[in-house]
Amino acid sequence: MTETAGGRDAEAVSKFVESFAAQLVEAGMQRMPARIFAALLSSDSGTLTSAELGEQLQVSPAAVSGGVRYLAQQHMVAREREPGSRRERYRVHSDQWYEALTNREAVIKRWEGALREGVSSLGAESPAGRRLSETLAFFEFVDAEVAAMMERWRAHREERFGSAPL
Amino acid sequence: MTETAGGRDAEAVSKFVESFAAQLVEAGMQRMPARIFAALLSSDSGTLTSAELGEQLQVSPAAVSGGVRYLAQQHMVAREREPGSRRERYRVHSDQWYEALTNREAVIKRWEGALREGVSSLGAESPAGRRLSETLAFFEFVDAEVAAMMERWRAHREERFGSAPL
DNA sequence: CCTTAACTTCACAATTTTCTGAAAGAAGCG
DNA sequence: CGCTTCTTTCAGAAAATTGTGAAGTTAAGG
Repeated sequence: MTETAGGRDAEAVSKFVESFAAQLVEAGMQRMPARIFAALLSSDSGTLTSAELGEQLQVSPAAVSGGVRYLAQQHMVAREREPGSRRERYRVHSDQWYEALTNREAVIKRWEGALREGVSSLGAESPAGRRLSETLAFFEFVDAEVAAMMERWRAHREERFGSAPL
Repeated sequence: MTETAGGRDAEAVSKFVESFAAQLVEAGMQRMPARIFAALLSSDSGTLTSAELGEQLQVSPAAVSGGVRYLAQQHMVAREREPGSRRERYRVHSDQWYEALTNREAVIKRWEGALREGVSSLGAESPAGRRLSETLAFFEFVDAEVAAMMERWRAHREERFGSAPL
C-alpha cells in the first residue's frame, strides 16, 4: 500500500476519484469540476484547499479556480475562508446532492418557461401545442413531487445518520 | 405571419425549437440532439423524417443521422419504418420524458457502483468512507422514490389527459 | 504602507468535438 | 438482379472547449 503521511492510501483515493469523475463526465458534467468534486467527496475532512486540489489532481491553480467557480455556481461546493489566512477551503457536505438536486429545479423552471411560450405561440389547441402542454404538465408534476421527496429524504437521513450533515 | 403549406407558422416553430434547444444545451445536452428533439416535440404529428429534419434545421443528413442515433440510445426518440418505403420516421411521445427519466436510473446505478467501490477501498469506518456511504444512501433513496413517483405520474396523466400517450 | 501569499483573469496553444461532403451500405420496386 | 432512394459511415476541416503560464488583484502581516 502507498500510504501518505496521513495514513490514507493515496492510490486508492486517486483511483476512486478518477473512476467516479469519469461517471459524472459520462453523465454530462465537465471533466475538471467532476474531478474536483470527487476529490472533495473522498477527502476525510470534506474540505481541501486550492493547493491540495492542484497537487492531487496534477493541474494548475488556474484550472482549480475555474472548476471551483463552476461548482460553486451549481451549489455543489461551498467556499470557506479560514479566518486570518488568505487560504480558501472548498467544502462538500454529505448532503450536497440534496442541494444540487434542489438547484436543478431552477433549470426545470426555465424549461417550463420555454414550453409555455411554445404553447401560446403554436396554439394551445393545435396538436403540437397539446403535446407541449402535456410535457409542461409532466414537469410541473415532477417539480412538486421532487420537493416532497426531498422533505422525506431529510427525515430519512436524520433517522439513519443523525441530524448533522457533515 | 409566415405560413407554410400546412398552415403552421414556420417562424414561430423555429423560434420555439431554437429556444427550447438552447435550454437543453445549457443543461448539458449536445446541440444537435437537442435541436432534433425540440423539432420533433413541436411537430404536429410528433414524427418527422430525416429529410424534414435536415431541411428545418438546415443541417446535412449525416448530422441528422448522428443526432438521432444519440437520441435513440437515450430512449428519447423511437425509430419507425414506414412499411413499403425506405424512409424512416422519428417519433417522440408526449410522455417521452417519462421514458428518458426512467432511463436515467441506469446512469445512477453506475454512480452507485463507483461509490460502493469507494466505500470499500477507503474503509467504511473512515470519515471519507462514511461520507461516501451517506451519498450512496441518498441515491438509493432517490432511486426508489423516483420509481414510485413515475407510477403516480402515470395515474395522474390518465386522469388528466386520457390513457393514450400521443 | 510595503511585502508576500493566495486566488483570479486572460491570451493562447492543444486537444476535443462537431459538422460536412463523399463514398459505401441497405432496401424497395420494376 | 439492377436501379433508385434513403441512411449510415468515415476522413477531414472548422469550431468550440479546456488547461496552461503569466500578469493582475486582493488581503494578511510585519
